[in-house]
Amino acid sequence: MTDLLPEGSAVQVLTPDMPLRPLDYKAPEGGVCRGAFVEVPLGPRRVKGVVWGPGAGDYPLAKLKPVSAVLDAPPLPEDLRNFLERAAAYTLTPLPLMVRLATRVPGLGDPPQMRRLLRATGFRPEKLTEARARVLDALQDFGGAALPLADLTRAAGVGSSVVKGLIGLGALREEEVAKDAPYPRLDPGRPGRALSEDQAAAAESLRQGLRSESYGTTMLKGVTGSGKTEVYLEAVAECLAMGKQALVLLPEIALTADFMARVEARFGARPGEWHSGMTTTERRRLWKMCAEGGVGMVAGARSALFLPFQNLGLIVVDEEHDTSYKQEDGVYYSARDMAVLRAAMGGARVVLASATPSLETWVNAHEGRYSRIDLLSRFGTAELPEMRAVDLRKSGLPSGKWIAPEIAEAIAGRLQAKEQSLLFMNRRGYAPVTICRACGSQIACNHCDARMVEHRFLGRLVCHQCGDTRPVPPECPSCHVEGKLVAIGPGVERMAEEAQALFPEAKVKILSSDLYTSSRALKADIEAIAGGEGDIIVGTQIVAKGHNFPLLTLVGVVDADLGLQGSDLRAAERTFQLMRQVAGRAGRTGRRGLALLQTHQPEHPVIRAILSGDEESFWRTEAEARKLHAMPPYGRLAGIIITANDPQIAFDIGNHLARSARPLEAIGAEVWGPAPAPIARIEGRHRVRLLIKASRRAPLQAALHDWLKGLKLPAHARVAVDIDPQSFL
DNA sequence: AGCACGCCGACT
DNA sequence: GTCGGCGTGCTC
Repeated sequence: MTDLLPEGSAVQVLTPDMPLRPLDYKAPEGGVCRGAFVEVPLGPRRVKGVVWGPGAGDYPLAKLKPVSAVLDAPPLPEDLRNFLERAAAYTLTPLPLMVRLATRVPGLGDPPQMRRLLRATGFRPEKLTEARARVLDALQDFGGAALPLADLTRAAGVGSSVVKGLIGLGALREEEVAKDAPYPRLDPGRPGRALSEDQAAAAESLRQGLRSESYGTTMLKGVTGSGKTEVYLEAVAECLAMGKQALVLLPEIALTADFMARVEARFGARPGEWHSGMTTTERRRLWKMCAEGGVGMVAGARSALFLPFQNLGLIVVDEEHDTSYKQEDGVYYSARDMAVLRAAMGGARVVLASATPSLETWVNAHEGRYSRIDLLSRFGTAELPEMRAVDLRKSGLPSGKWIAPEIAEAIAGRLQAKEQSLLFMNRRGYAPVTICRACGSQIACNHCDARMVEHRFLGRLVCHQCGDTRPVPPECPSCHVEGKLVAIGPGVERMAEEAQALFPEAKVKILSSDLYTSSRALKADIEAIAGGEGDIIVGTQIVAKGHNFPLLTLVGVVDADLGLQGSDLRAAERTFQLMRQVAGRAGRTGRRGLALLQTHQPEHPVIRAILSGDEESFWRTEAEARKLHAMPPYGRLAGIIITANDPQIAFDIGNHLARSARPLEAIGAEVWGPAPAPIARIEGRHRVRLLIKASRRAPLQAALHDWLKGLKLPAHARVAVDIDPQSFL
């Protein structure tokens, strides 16, 4: 391989666990490959590193320390290394930080771990007690497969002594199997679900794209229930049949047992999974199998984009508009945009699937950079729920009450018909503000600028920014008057309280991310609701993410105005998407659903577009407005986030940068700020932001690089770049 | 003078 | 990210 760097030569090593610039080392005996995982001496200790290429030569050769060990792990493939370099350059992230995203694998160089499995030998012992028979039956039930001890004893309902006894008698045999074993093969040849005419046409178009063996992105648009998943799984099938790997990115919350089961139904086996809830053993296995070709399809959250696929043919970004694809925590990137970059570099196909695409994607399709497929609802347009606005100016709700009579009436009807209703409210907790009636002050977080939100279930105040909590105090913290604190405004918990008071006999369920300690518990509850549990469901964002609730026929959006006002560039788009998504919950089983939107501004263009069902006109209007102001995607934005312990220091750096913005002026970019960042204080660290606006064609990254490269920062201060920022408030 | 603590910068 | 060197300031 040309990738081998000869023994004794200088090699450049990245140390992703230490955010350092790359350092040179001496290649070990036998040389070392580019991309190899190594251990290198760094000061007094040894750290993990990745060989990136020949030495930079900026350090005397004689002083170089040798690489201490080459780890027994698949090297980072060349195309992944190239992708990481381009992604780092695009997002202006230091390369080691970018590489870290691709190398967060525990125990990479460890010797292969084995695990013990038990298999029936076919020998049946003379004294076949009932417990022994259950063990043998359990193995039979698993198709004669080999099982680990724990699974076997659980399945058979026996203790381990019974199993050990059977081993002694020769009825069971122990087998050692590597934990990092290939995944069961997915069979693309199995018949898929019957597709409607337009679904079949869409699938064929995606298959053709794959057969072209060249890059291309397709926007796949279709409302919930139009069969998007079935259609893109046909693209996955084609990809697998071609012997290539497929990646399906999902918002974390959508990685449900339901999705896995659909894949299993189609291909006869489950895909590899990659998300935050996995054990270290599973992570290492999937990582290695990606590199070795031992897994065909991976379903994962955004970081799965950095797995070392050997032969990636297709990336599906499901719910591509979902804001959780944008990482804004240390490294700033959009998994959707990086998916397109990775595919473009590797000649792979991309499918961006959504019922409500992001404006960027819509414009890219509109201007011909992406192709576009529209799926009609399986049952025609009659399936769309009936949508009506409830004008809050006319319904005369008393203060402290949030459910209008029109919605209450509709709920009553569903209760009689034994159907489910959903009240949507995008605010967690009981009340967003706690105010003192004596002195008028609001309770704020001690670490952040945010107001504390009362969570009555927990009996605590919670900061939604840093997560800090404290008990609800008996007296006002600023004037110390007792019993004058009142909760102002609605949250889901308060909605649930009101709904319960209106319908004392109904079963009210709350679906809010903060009420769950694990995503498993949340998923279990979602499945229970889908199975018909609960009469009235009160939920936040998380109900809007593609779950199927067959008995749900009414959706009441309690405050459709949230997000319409404010200076957020994408507020209108978000509200529009959310409304459509929530409206998509209602009536998927044949009965026509009803969606009621409570609003103070029924004549607002976003509300009107939602109610009219004319989505294209919404996007066209929104695109025109963006074009007029040269805002994304017709212009480009970059955020500069300055973090320091002291707000003054952060502002000083911001002001210094704003005054020395020569390289930005040279490309005609505008500099706004410094101003407090969208989240001005996180865990005691102050954040200040500059916003850069440039034209679409301007070389923004190069200018930003020039501008920031010489910057000397005081200790504890940080500057990060957020290309194409999403949050503005 | 001797020691504790905290900050800064080197690490190949 | 982590460690050690060194400066500051406090105490004996």
